[in-house]
Amino acid sequence: MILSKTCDYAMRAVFYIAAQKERKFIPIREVSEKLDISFHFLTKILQVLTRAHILVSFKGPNGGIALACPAESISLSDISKAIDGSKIYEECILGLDQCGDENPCPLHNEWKRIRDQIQNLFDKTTFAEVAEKINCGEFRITNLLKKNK
Amino acid sequence: MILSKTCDYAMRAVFYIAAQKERKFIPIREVSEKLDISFHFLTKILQVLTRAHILVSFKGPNGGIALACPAESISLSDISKAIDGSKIYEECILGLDQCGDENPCPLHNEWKRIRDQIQNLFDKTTFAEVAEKINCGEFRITNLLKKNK
DNA sequence: ACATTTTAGGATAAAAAACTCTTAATAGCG
DNA sequence: CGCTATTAAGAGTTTTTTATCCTAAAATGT
Ligand code: FES
Ligand code: FES
Repeated sequence: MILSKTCDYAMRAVFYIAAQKERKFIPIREVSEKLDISFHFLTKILQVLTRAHILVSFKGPNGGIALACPAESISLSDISKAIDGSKIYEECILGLDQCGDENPCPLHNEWKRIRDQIQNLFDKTTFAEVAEKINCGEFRITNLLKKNK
Repeated sequence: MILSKTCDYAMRAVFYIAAQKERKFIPIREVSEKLDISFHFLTKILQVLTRAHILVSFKGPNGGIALACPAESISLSDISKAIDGSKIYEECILGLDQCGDENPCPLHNEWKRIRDQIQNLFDKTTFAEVAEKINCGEFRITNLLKKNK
């Protein structure tokens, strides 16, 4: 697994929030129910994103969480770095220290190319794009499958 | 981390064994010392590969482990599948069940392309190739770095 | 002021992964 | 045979990840 489960939950939660364009604050409870993620656990995860100023939160009735900036300016890598750190973009595939061109392992060149594509995908994909995909109805962010016609 | 630590150890151990072309059985103790991996832990990991018929083992003096088939016919994915299973080649990047074209998540198409490259790399790379790379001295399979000139 | 809704945060538990230790089994050798 | 080198097996421990629970704090409406 390239992203931790925690990070997967965070991504999906932010996808959900980003897809609610018009609305202001979305309660975490709603997100947790819609995405079938433990409410308490999700709360903890989203606190991290709030502290990282990716989300803003608001307590009390009509409160909830919302994106701190326009969805166009938040990329997937912002979330992945806030939760899992940058190591996936830097690590040796064999788990060796100090991955780099000076001290390559036998898979370094090949792995670097793939890793760069992952980084590129995460850097360039914004939550605005993902929100659009979700709202068009062709893509899922839960385990529910499309009904058969 | 795309491979578990256990799988990283297994890969490096098999790299080491494959690089000892002429020799027959290599003691696990030697591998563990050269690669700086706990002997007992490595023993356990290599037992799995022995049971999977990727390695053969021989007890007693002059015993050790050796490749069960020529290094040309063992690919990296053989090891990765024996240790971690096939899930990395099938899993949704968001951790959703049933990753597939019928029920894509918003990253499915992009992720599938990258995942296929990983699979292709692991499928096509044999231990013979890696052994050659190691023996030419330009690539490392331990944390030791090249000395500065 | 009070009740309600909601996030914040600490404390703890359960599960999985990583690692250690002990004992057995096997083979070769003197 | 009895000693040693070596893998096999499995129980046991530690660490990390994932998940739950409980109480507090903040905001809002009445
Ligand atoms: S050193 Fe192994 S991937 Fe860079
Ligand atoms: S469904 Fe998410 S990657 Fe395939």
